[in-house]
Amino acid sequence: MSKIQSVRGTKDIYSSVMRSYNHIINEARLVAELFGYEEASFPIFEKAEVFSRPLGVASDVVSKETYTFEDRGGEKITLRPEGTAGVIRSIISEGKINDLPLRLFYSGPMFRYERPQKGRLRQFFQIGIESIGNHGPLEDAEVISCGARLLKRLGFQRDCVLNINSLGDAESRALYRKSLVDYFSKNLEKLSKLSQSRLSLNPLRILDSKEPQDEEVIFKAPLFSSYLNNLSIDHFEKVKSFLDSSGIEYSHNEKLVRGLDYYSHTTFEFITTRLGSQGTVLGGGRYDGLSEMLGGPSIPAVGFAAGVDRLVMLTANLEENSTILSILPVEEENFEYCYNLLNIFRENDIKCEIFEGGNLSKNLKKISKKNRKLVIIVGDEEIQNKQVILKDLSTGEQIKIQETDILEKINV
RNA sequence: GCGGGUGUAGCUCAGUUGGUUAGAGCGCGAGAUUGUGGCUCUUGAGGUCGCCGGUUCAACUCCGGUCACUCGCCCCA
Repeated sequence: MSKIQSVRGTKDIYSSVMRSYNHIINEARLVAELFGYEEASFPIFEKAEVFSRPLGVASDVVSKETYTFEDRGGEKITLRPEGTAGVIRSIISEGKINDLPLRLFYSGPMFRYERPQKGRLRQFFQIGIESIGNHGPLEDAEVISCGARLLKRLGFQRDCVLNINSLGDAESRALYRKSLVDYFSKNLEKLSKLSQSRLSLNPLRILDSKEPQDEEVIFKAPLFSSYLNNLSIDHFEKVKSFLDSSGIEYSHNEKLVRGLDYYSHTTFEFITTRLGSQGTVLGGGRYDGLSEMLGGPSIPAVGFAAGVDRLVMLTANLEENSTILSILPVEEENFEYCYNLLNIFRENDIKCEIFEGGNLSKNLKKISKKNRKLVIIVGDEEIQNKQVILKDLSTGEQIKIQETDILEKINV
């Protein structure tokens, strides 16, 4: 009988790591608000079709990475592998199309049945923003600069580089796709096995191949930029000029393509080298085609998602001194007095805790291990003199304060 | 789903060519300290050596399988 353990690819989060998660989510919320986003929350599971329709049944995400099951009513349910499809489903089913444009921020767990790796879990946390209802290039740039602002605020701007690309509109993409398929078909035998199989499924992905064998063929492949129509070129140029005037550095990476069909125009990724092969820390793009794939009207939208777990790995753990005030009776008989004190503190919004049992020495030891900073000690002598001892564990200093002065002397 | 590495105490790790009672440091408990944590000293608890099977007189050690972690591939956050 082995010890019970957590499900593969999930993890438990405590104390300082938990603080890092909260810190990142809180900063993200703040930055999103700075850009006019409102927080919203969406179900972590949806009807399976919400993901299978837009992502395509053949896509990796749906065909092998999805947690799908039938519930007791026979409904096919999928645990969300990403946030965007659910948000658009909500816009359609809640009738929010009448309230557009909307800028929404959300955070929460996502689920993907993948082989776990550093920075890749089966349950992982994302924060994301979706700007829905704006078709102009300004919004693409706004979303990117929101991401840049967040990374800067978290102190990662030196660790991350921004890659951007344009996939053009549907017309440009169809044209390019055709020429790419033609080109790769002619050079089929030079391609790696992997890329050969990608040719029919997702030819754009070949550009992103890491097989050394493909390098030469890819190098000579037709460039997306020469197939963009005027509309698409104009859109992309404007995005870049907005980024320029916001002082955001980027490199145009023509090989940056997305696996999913509903993307159009701008795609981008902030990548770090500090996390090995799972280096994408924040990524997104425009997905004008998604709503129609879900049976809704045509709605333009842009957004990004960032992996909180990956951001946490870039963060030094936040070791804070606890602001919780500990109250310790010296003897059992002093407990009642301390308990009254505790209730008074809580009435006054002072975070506090009390210990019963054990001796003073042991309780002090436990408290100091938890990084508590302040402790109140009360024994017979103090009660007699209408005083309490206030001890600062970080300096070891302690003072006596009068019962009547306690509330004003304590600022936690 | 595919390839490489790893798995010994709560944590980090030793453990000889297979040889009988499996170790260390840190952490944890008790005490030195019957009104004061951190430092020090004494002392104690804690392991079916990831799990299952095989080889052997004998397996933590060798072999096979399996599970988990990890590094790549795929894909993405």
